[in-house]
Parts: sequence; structure tokens; C-alpha cells
Amino acid sequence: MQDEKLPRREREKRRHRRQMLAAALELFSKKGYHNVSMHEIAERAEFAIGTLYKFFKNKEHLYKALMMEKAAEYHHTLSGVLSREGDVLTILKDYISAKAGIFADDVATLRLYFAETRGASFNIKAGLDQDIRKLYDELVEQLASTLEKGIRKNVLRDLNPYYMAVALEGITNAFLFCWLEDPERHSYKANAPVISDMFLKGVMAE
Amino acid sequence: MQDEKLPRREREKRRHRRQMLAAALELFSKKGYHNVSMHEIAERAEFAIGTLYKFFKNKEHLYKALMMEKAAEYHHTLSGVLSREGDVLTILKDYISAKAGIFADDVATLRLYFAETRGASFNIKAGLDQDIRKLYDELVEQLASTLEKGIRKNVLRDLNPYYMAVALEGITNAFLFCWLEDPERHSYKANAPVISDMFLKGVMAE
Amino acid sequence: MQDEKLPRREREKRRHRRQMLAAALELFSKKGYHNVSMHEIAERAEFAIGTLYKFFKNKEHLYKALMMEKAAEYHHTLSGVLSREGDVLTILKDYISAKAGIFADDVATLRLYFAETRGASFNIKAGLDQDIRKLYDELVEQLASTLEKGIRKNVLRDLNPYYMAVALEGITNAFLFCWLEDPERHSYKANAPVISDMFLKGVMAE
Amino acid sequence: MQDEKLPRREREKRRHRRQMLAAALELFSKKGYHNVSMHEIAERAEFAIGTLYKFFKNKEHLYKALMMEKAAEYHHTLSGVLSREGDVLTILKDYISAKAGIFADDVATLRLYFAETRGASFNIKAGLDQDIRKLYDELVEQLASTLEKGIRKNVLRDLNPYYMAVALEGITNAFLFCWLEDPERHSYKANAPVISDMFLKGVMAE
DNA sequence: CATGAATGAGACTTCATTCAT
DNA sequence: AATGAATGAAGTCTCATTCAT
Repeated sequence: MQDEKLPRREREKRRHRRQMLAAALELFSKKGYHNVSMHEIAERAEFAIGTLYKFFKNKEHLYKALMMEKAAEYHHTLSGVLSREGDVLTILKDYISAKAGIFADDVATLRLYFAETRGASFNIKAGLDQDIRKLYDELVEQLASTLEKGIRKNVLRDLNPYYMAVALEGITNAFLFCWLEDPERHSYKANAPVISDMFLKGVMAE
Repeated sequence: MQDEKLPRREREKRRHRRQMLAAALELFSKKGYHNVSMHEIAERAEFAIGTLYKFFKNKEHLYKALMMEKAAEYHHTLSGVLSREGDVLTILKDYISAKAGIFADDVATLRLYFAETRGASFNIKAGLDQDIRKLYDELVEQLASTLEKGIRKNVLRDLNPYYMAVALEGITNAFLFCWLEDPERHSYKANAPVISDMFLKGVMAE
Repeated sequence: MQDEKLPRREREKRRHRRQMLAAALELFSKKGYHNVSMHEIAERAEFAIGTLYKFFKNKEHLYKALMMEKAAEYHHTLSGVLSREGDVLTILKDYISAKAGIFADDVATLRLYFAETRGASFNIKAGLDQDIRKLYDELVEQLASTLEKGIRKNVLRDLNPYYMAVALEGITNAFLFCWLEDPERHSYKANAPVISDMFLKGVMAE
Repeated sequence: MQDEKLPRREREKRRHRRQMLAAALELFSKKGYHNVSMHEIAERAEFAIGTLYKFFKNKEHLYKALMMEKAAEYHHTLSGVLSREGDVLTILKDYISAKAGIFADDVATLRLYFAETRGASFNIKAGLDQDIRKLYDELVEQLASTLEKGIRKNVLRDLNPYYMAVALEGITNAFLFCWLEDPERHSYKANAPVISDMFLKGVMAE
């Protein structure tokens, strides 16, 4: 992350890599993996096609690199929220809100994220997308742990914590999806309290 | 739907069409739109490539025909459940259960359904997939109407009914997705009561 | 070989295949495997590139099909000469002459043949060219058998028959090569008696 | 050849050049001209690609430089043998033996040598390979002169000396090729007397 | 309607070569 | 000289679609 102390050459290389990934993100997100050509990405990034291939072995690797970097950021943030000390209800509310912040200025990533984790992904050959899915599964497990803690403390009802996590993910993603489809009408951020309300009321112990 | 009174020629034609769609469904569901070729579909359906094109203008139209037929069935069933007379809570429970029955023996369709409605779909050029999305939106609206009725009858809390519908869809789809990913571990059908419980507790008036 | 009784469609297909192989032979022979593009071959054969790929899985397979068909013809002819009844010296003279006839009107094949069997071949990936080399080895073995017969009949000196075969191949190929390089100055056909003379005198029993 | 009296800079330059040629020889010989990239050569030689291009104008020139140096060595040695004083038969036997020594520890060169002189070479564009071929032709001519001398001295039969040379080259190369293909089974060196025997018996005057 | 050979645009990828540092 | 990032022409191959039979 810290490029500061690197030699100029290395810094430039990283910058170029970022430019390529940015171009790829924009295009993949708008048109989908199979409707974007490597030439298109190279052109958008203002590099020659050969340069693109110097940085990424092939289209799949470029795509995967893109997804993994974004997924890592995403999961790092949410995982951080879930790791906080404090009462479970606050953590859950924060988690719901945090999802808003993450994608607030990066709709492109959100779109791809859905394509990979919710839609049945057919973009990359079997095996390559396993890593991304695995990262996502880990987050759900962590969420389940948090919920389990809530159960033990009698804050939450004694339901299967994994399925509670699945439900929470389902709701939040549904709202994110709404927002993605029509950002004008459906603000996820504004709806975060509604989500918290509905979900928590459904799972809280009385 | 009723082919009985049609001349033999017409009946055969419909049968052929069904065979082609069945082959397409199987392949699209397994490998994704872009990883299936028209030749592959023709071969699987045991027709010549030219015949496939006699029935469907092009690959997109074939895909859309497939999706629309499946979506129509799906929404017809769920719409039927929501149109029933009776108390709202029962209707909602039935709705949740009904989703299990629909896909129980048709995982292939479920997979494609997600690719289109939950993941950001990049399969078919803008405009063509609007019809499918529209059908889905109608169902959500109908669900919202049902929920609104529940609110008016003081059975449900006074929350935005559209967002309640979004939440319910989010939860049920999340569970369907779980089941799709690992049918052995996560039975949607068995979990339907859990879903109903969590969701209804969250939205019911006290 | 007999296309006569085949349906028209099938006959045409074979003709097209032959046209493609002919175009490939001409180009490969003139410019070498790596200096000929599939587009070039398609164009020369007056077919679209896609059609070429309908007939041959890829460039290597096209090349191999070409080589194998030619090699089969070639070895069939020479093998026939070696299988004849009669005295060994006559058979050997005929063998030497026969090599002239084979390539007389097909310099292109001869050139490729050398590239594969005499030059160290780097054209096709390891394994694919084994078949061609094997065919050639079989011929040398058969030649050795013939020579062995001559030894047993005391017509030839008691030398290692395999190495005698190698020597004979070496001489004949060297003359073929001369002719290939400069057909005007060095006629293989005219030199066949010279070859026979030199070689036989070297290996004949007194 | 003598680098001793040169300034250090010059000596280093020559050493670098040799390293590059050695890397190229190894790779070309193993994989063939078209299956080796300039990057690969640079990497093997442990230089940057740009440095490679400082020494050799382009891939063809690199290849040609390699071939010419090896060919020059080769022909210098054999030419030396043919220039010796003494009786023709001894010279010829020595010539046949000498071919063994030359390639004994340099199979790589032998492989390339065949690719260029025996197989129809398609490696380098027309014109560039003429020099190598010319060098080879000169050697054959010199061999023919030697043979002619033998004829004049009534040691050899009165055959066309050029064709006798061609035949000798054919035989020796065939044995070299045998050895190249399977060094374990076919030792050229051990077979040198066999070659001499067969060839000389075929061409000697009685 | 059925067939399937033919088409060719366009995708992915490699690699010889250049040039600023 | 040495470096190696950047270039882009050119090659291989796929596949949606057409059309003559």
C-alpha cells in the first residue's frame, strides 16, 4: 500500500497497473466480462495491448486480480467492523451501515461483486473464482460468530446463527441491489436504519 | 399450453421447440450464456444448426425465449399464491414455502434465474432483458400490495411495504442461493419455517 | 481413394479437403511451416478461414495430415518395390530408380519430406511428428531386410545390413537433395545408375 | 580469435557476445529457430533484451552469426584435413573420421547444421542463408578436387568426382544423423571404419 | 421445415523490436 | 554499453449466422 519509499520505476509500474485495473473495472462493470475485449481495456487504459499482457498473464488473470483486490478491501473493512469490541446490536447496526460506505463511491465494484457472489458466476473457469467465493464465505462465517455471541448473551434469539447471517446478508444485499438498479429512488444509506429495524426486530430476544 | 387439438405438424413443431429450449436450459445453466455455442445447443437437442435458427432468430432470442417461459411459469405460480383470499400471514408463509416447490426439481432454471435477476446480468444486450426484469418487478409490487394489506389490517407494522417486499425477497433468495450452492447441507424447503419466523417476527405488529 | 460411389456431398467434401491440402503443401514447401499463416492457406485454397478449421483442428493437425498422406503414398510405393520377388541386386536398382519417380512431379513434397526426415524437425510439437519418423524407420528396416537377404545369398558382403541401409539412404537422399537444389544441373533420374554403381560396388560380394 | 592483447573492455565485449551465442545455440538447437524468442535467449544469457539487440541487429542476424561461426570452425577443420599432403585414401579416411571429432562434444551444433544444410531450411529469409550454403558447397568442391586427384593417380575409379563427393557426404551425414537420433545405439566414431570400407570399396580402382 | 457446409468478423495472445533512462 | 517497459503488427482460432440444397 505504501509506495512512497519505492524507486521511481517501481512506483510508475504500480501506477500503470492501477490504471489498467481501473479501466478494466469500469468496462467489466458496464458491459460484463465477456463483452469486453482486451484491446478495449488496453485502449481505455491508454496502453498498448502488449503492455497489458506484461502485467496480466491473460484475461482471466486480469479479471481475477481485479476481483481479488476489491474483495480484499471490502472484506477487510467489514471484517474490521465485526471485530470491534462492544455490544452485538451496535456492531450489527454498524455492519449494516458500513456496507453503504464501502460501495458509496464505487458502484462499478458493487456491480461486479454481485455478478460474482450472488449471480451464478460463469465468468472465469472453474477453480479461479473459488478464491473470491471463499473470501465471501469467510465473512459470512465471521458474521455468524458475532451473531452467536449475541445469542450467548441473550441479546438474540436462539436461532441458527449461520442462517441468521444468511438472512442478514440477503436483506442488505437486496437493498444494495435496489440502490444499484435505481440510485435516485433507493438510497441504501438512508435505508440502513430500516434494515436494522426489520432485521433486529426479527432476531432479537424479547 | 394445450397442444391436443392442434394438427400433428403443429404439435411436432412445439415438441421440437421444447427440446431445443430444454437443451439450451441445461447448457446455459451449467456453463453460462457465453460459454455455450449455438452448435452445442443444436447438437444436444439433436437438430441441425439451421433448424435451431428456424425456431429462434438468434442466440439472444433463444435465451430470452427460454427465460421468459420459465419466468412466466414462476411468476404465475407465485402470483397465484399472493392472490389467494385469506389472512396475510398465511399468504406470506405460503409464499415463502411456494418458492421451494417451484425450483425443487429445476435447479437449472434457478441458476439462470439468479444470473438474470440478482447478479448484474450482462448476457443479453440492453433492452432485451428488460422484459424479464419487468416481470420480476411486477411480482415484487404484488408482494408489496399484499404486505400493504397486512399493514392496513394492523397485522404488520407500518413500514414501507415496498421495502418490506425487498427484504423478504432478499431473505428467501439468500436461502435459495444457499441451497443452490450446497443442496446437501442447506435445504430450502426445511428452512422455510425459519425464514417465515425471522421475517414475520421482524415485521409483525405486536 | 475411390470416391466414385459416394454421395455428391461427400465427394465435394473430399475435393475441398484435397484443395486445402494442396494449397498447404505448396505454401509450406515454399516458405516453411512457420512462415505460412492459416489465412494464407485458406486464401490460396479459396476458402474462408473458418472452413479450413472445419477440416483441420488446427495448424499442426493440418500439417500432420499433409505429411502423413504424402508419406503413406511414398512408403507404399517404395515398400512395394522392396517386396518384389527376384534377385536382390535388381530390387536395389529398382529401389534407387523408384525414388526418382516418386518425386519427379512433386518437388514440393520432397522439400517438406527432407525438412521432416533429414533436417532436425522443429515444426510440430514433440509426439506429433513421431508417426512420420516411425513410418520412415519402418522403410529403412525393410530395406535392411532386403539387404540381409542379399547377404544370406552371398550376393552382398557380410556387413551390418542396417548400416548398409543407412548408407544407401544417405547416398540416394544426397542425390535427391542435389536435384532439389538445382534441378537443371543435377538430374536424379539420370544419376540413378551412378548411384547404383557406386553403392553396389561398395557392398557386393566379389 | 586471440583476445589476449585487447583492452579489458573489448575482451569483456567478446565474452558477452560468446555468452549470448552460446545461449542461442543451446535454445535453437533444442527447440528450433521459430520456437525460441529473443527474450528467452536474453534471459538464458543473463542479459537484458536491449543488450542482445546491441550485439545483434535482429533475430536473423543473431542466428546467422551463430551459424557462420560454427560453420567456419567446421569447414576450417575439414578443409585442413583435405589439404594435407599424402595419399588420397588416407586423406579420405581421415576426412571421414574427422567428422566424428568435430561434433563429438557439440551435438547442438550438429542438429542446427542439419536443419540448415540437409533439411530445406526455412529459418532465415532468402539470401541470408546463402552464405552458409556457399561455405558448404565450397567444402564439397574441395572434396571433389581431392577425389579427382585420386582418379588422376588411378587410385579411384573414373567417376564424376563431384558426384562421388556428394555420395560421400550423403553417407557420412546419414551416419551422423543416426548418431544424433540415438547416440546410445549408433556411435558415429565406431562406425567410421565401416563407412570408409563401404565407400572406398565402391569407388576404388581395382 | 431440415440440413450442415461455408463464412468472416473479431477475440485472445505472442513476440520482435524500439527507446528513454 | 546496459536496461527493461512499452509497442503493435500479425498470428491462431472460435463461433454466430447464412444459404443453397
